[in-house]
Amino acid sequence: MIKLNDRTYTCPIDVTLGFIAGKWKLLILSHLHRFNKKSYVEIRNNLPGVSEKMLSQQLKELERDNLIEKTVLSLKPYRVEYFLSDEGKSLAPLYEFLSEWGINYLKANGINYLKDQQLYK
Amino acid sequence: MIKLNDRTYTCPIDVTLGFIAGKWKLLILSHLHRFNKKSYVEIRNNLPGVSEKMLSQQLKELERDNLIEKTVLSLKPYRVEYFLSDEGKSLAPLYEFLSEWGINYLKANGINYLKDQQLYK
DNA sequence: TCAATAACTTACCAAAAAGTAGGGCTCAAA
DNA sequence: TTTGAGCCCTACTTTTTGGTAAGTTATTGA
Repeated sequence: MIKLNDRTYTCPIDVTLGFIAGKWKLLILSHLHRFNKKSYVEIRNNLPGVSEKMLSQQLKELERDNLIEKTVLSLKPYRVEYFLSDEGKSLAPLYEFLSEWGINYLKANGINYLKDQQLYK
Repeated sequence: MIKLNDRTYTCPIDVTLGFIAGKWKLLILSHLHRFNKKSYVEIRNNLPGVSEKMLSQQLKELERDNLIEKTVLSLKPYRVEYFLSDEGKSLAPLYEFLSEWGINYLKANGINYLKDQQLYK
């Protein structure tokens, strides 16, 4: 068993999963991976069904875990821009793989999803 | 939005996650990836903290989703052997990546985890 | 001056996931 | 003949996660 920051893990995979578990996290991360910088509202518009609560909660956790960062563009009014940190970028192969595998699975089931089609609509 | 088997997905990543979400699934899969074939009890012994209920439930879902298969070695007494299906093997890069990333993270935090050390103890 | 937009919070509630604690069957070994 | 191992299943409860609905501050545009 591995102990780190008051938590216990059975193996390294468990450790990694601790960062990306959560219904919207990988969706947010891969979105930022694909589009680089995005405002709060832009992210929201690309996650159909996400609530304000969930979005800000998950963004907050991702920030806390250093997978994303934000630039405050202006304080009054408050405007921000989210983007992947180096740590978040280091998970890029994961975003790519999960996406590719999903596309292949869909193809095998008769759905042709183009990688760069307008997403999340 | 993507519709498949009565479910709705926002993107291919969402589709992939549908197969591997669950507290123990990736742990089971990566264990089988590493050790090839394993009995029920061997898997259980390598997932500290898993309950019988959770284990058989997740095994059942993984079977249903064609990520793992089992050979019935004998009926009386009932003995089985679980292993990755081709579909399950196609996720191998995922198991490897999640593990590597976790090991690196641990290393960056002062914990040296050897890839082949006796796991899950 | 009123509505709309952006970027959030908060309190409360529902649903989903996971844990607890048992039971059941078969066989082999003690 | 009792115990233990192996491979599960079920009812029930708890915990975790996610959803609803509303409110906040600030600014711009009609």
